[in-house]
Amino acid sequence: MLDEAFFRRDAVAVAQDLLGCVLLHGDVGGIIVETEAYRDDPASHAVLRGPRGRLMRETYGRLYVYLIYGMHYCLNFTTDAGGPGAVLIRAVAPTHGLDRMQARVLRPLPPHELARGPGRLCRAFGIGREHNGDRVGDRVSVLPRQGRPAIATSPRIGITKGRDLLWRFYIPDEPSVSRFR
DNA sequence: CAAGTGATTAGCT
DNA sequence: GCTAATCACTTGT
Repeated sequence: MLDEAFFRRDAVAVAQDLLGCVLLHGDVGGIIVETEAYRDDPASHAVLRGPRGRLMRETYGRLYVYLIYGMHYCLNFTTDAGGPGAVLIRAVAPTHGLDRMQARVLRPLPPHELARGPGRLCRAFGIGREHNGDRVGDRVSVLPRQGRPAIATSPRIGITKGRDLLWRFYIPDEPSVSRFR
């Protein structure tokens, strides 16, 4: 299982190294296929003065879970390389507990869509605000990958500032990767 | 393409 | 204290 030392690095490196790892929560799990890095950049929540920004600035190896647009949760892991950092988990290819995921999502979905996109991922995995601040490994854990997957790069999705940075990473030709807009 | 949804935050008073 | 703006998304038309 990945420990805190793994996350005590730059968010961009962690984002790339999480691809191919297995995300686990209880009896559901899958392979991480899409991530985004955030650190001290215009789109980062590190600038927020409240508890959300503080988690990014002052911790590593913790879950940062927040509600977005009033209805979706997003899962991040905090990182640290001497500055603020977090990695958004955008998509997972389900491997375990698919029936459990089906039961949690709003409507029937093909397996590769169950955890495609950050909001759906949290819903399928049963991750919400109660997990915010958890240490990785408490309830949600990550298993190391075997081998090194191919990695593709793009701008991050859904942001208005910081579009020049190529900090989205994904495994090419993976059907569980969200559609590029 | 537009609506839906509510917590968080900054910027006032 | 209060208010308004913002928001790392998904779904259905």
